[in-house]
Amino acid sequence: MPKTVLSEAQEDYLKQILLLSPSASETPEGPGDPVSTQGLAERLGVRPASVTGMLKKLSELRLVEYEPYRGVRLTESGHKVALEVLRHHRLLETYLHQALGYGWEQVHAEAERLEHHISEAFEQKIAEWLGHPERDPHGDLIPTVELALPKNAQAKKLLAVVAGKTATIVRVATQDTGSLNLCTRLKLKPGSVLAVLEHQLEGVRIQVHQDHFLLPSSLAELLWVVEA
Amino acid sequence: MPKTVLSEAQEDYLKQILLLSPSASETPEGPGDPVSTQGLAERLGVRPASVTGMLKKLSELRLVEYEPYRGVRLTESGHKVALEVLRHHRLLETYLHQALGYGWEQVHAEAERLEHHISEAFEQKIAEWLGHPERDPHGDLIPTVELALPKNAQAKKLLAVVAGKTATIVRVATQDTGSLNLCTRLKLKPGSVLAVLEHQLEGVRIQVHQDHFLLPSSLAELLWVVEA
DNA sequence: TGCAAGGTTTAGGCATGCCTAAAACAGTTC
DNA sequence: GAACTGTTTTAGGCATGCCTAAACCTTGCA
Ligand SMILES: [Mn+2]
Ligand SMILES: [Mn+2]
Ligand SMILES: [Mn+2]
Ligand SMILES: [Mn+2]
Repeated sequence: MPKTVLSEAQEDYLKQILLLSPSASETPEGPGDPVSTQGLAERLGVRPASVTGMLKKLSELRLVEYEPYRGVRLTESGHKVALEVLRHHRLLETYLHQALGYGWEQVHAEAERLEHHISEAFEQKIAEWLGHPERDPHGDLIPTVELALPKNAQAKKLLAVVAGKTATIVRVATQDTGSLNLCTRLKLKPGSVLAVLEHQLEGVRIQVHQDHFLLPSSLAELLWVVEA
Repeated sequence: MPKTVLSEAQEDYLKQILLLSPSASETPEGPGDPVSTQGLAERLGVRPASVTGMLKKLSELRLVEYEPYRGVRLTESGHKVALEVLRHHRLLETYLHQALGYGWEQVHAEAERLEHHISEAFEQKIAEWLGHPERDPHGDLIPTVELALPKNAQAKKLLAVVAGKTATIVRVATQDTGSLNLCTRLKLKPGSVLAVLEHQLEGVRIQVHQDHFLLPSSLAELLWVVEA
């Protein structure tokens, strides 16, 4: 056990290291690939110099392994903390959506703050109320109570689906309010079934329900699907 | 408008000034009686010197009127902020109790943190879900959306009820887990009807449901009732 | 009126977490 | 292998909010 309680900033750093480290967030085990100071600075909205300072502190707490100029990766205990925060975040998003009627474009901002301030009792209560959900409103996987992050088995990017195939959206990989609102209008959300008609330079022509249209690459990029 | 966003510490100071100022928390209007540095220090769990520092800052923000050696009182805008925080707190307690099944002895600690981190949208959602309740689980009055604190009309302390009378508990004035658990076991909660049998030195002999027993003054002190 | 006691403020410090500017480094390119 | 470029770290600062110790008021009681 490193420390009884970490600051909000420390928790956000750890969570962001997890999210930036593909092999740590996409697969369940292991410390993940090293993450750069600059990458963290951009995601956290602070300057690189501030990141360096925090990494030193987290390193002393044995929550990360930090090699100057080489990047950071989570230690075993840092990984646990990051998953705990991520679980709070995604459970909260799901609860706000299901229990309180928040739109899926609104949940992220509220969860981003609350994730640091709810107790384990609160986590437990909402997880039970929700029936221990697997995914949040955007289709992101929720770490389990045991802090295992299930893997996204057969999910692939929409752009990797060949024309003629049908697929079901499982994940919309953004928190951007504008994009999410657009997706809502186009009926593109987890569970939606679509047919890939044709790939073009500017995007993919698809059919959803009765509509068909050209989905710009910028949006198509965000969609993860499983083929029917 | 003093400032877009206040710190958690600032909000707690303002709320505590409100709660310590009888005429401000028991009656709806006015700035209330001045509150002492030491009183605040005790309630907030900090040293008096720290309080002095914060009062200077709040005074510059025009949230309080602070006269060195004389005490503080809330300004109009400080009063609004304090009521907003108090509304968050009491709505949260009520929601945790009703929607998530928290015991009334557990709600305070959770609400104490969350009150600073929920959005106005969240406040609105839970207020609606609850049907705009008047009181929290302890019987404390919840400030309205317009930030008016209703007054506790005919409520009086149990100790002021003469023997032979019957009364209904409207408020249990503590957040102490032990006392609240004890009250639970004795079936002393808002809504409970009791008969005052006899006043003694060590407390009051009362009857609740089928039981009658001597209620020690320390507990009796906490009970506010309306006579039947 | 004078003083002691208790409450309050000032002075000086510490930790956190952010910033800018400047120095140091790593990886690539000639 | 030296220079360039972009990244990262160091150095120095600022704001917040807490602390202790010491000086300072205010009061109430001789
Ligand atoms: Mn966060
Ligand atoms: Mn999400
Ligand atoms: Mn609080
Ligand atoms: Mn209460």
